[in-house]
Amino acid sequence: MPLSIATWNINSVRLRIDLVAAFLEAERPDILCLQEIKCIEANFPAAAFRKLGYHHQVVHGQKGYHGVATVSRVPIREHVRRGFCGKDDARHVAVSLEAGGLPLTLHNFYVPAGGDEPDPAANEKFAHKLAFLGEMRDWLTGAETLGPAVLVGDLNVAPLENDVWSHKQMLGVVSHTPVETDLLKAVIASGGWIDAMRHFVPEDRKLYTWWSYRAQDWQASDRGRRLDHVWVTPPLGGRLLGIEVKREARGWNRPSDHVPVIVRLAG
DNA sequence: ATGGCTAACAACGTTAGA
Repeated sequence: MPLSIATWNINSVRLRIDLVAAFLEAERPDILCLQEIKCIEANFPAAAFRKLGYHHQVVHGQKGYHGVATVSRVPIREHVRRGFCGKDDARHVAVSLEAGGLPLTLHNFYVPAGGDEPDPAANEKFAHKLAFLGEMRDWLTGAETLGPAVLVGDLNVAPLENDVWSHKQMLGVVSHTPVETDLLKAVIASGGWIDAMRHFVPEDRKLYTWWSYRAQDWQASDRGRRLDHVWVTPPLGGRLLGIEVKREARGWNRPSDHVPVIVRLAG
């Protein structure tokens, strides 16, 4: 049995629970990793997920902003909510589970956006983002230590030239500056991760998961960025079956500015 | 590169997203 894992920055899970339900009913992923749930655990719509068959849930939330949650139809054996940069601002949860004879650890991340000014001396949000990525690089080391693992989430960095609509024009814009893209590549190298999305979509093809709310017509201008990612460690590389970017979700009524990404693994 | 939208909240402006 293949295993499917979806990731989606939902930009308020309470506001968009009906969109999430429609997505889950249509796609039935085994596991869904959400970012920017924007609520504390007590306000997470747990019953709505249970009703859809997602009985196993780990929420790492806080009031108002950020927050991640992993919900699963497959039992969760263990979980970890890790704080980064000496603060608990609800940006990570990991679960371990076994699905179809396939044991794995699944990390769900929400990396700081980093503000507007790409200068760590002038902008503490950007400094925080760089420190967070550095801590990821130093923590997620070595495929041997990571074992069979999947890392998903809104990493808020578009690392490759064709992960943005214009490489040249985005070089100075937070999410595509060289210091960020170099750091994200260092996180990948340190863990020995495989970029599952680019495993299936060649690097010379544009690939986006986010389109700004500010565009008058997101589809016509198509100035997107690939901010959401799916990585796997080498033990799972041979099991990769495919990736789907649900671009149509950006056109739904009152959408998130991010769309879901689904990865399928052979069980 | 601008643009100027979207959401939460001890809320009707401020902070945050990216």
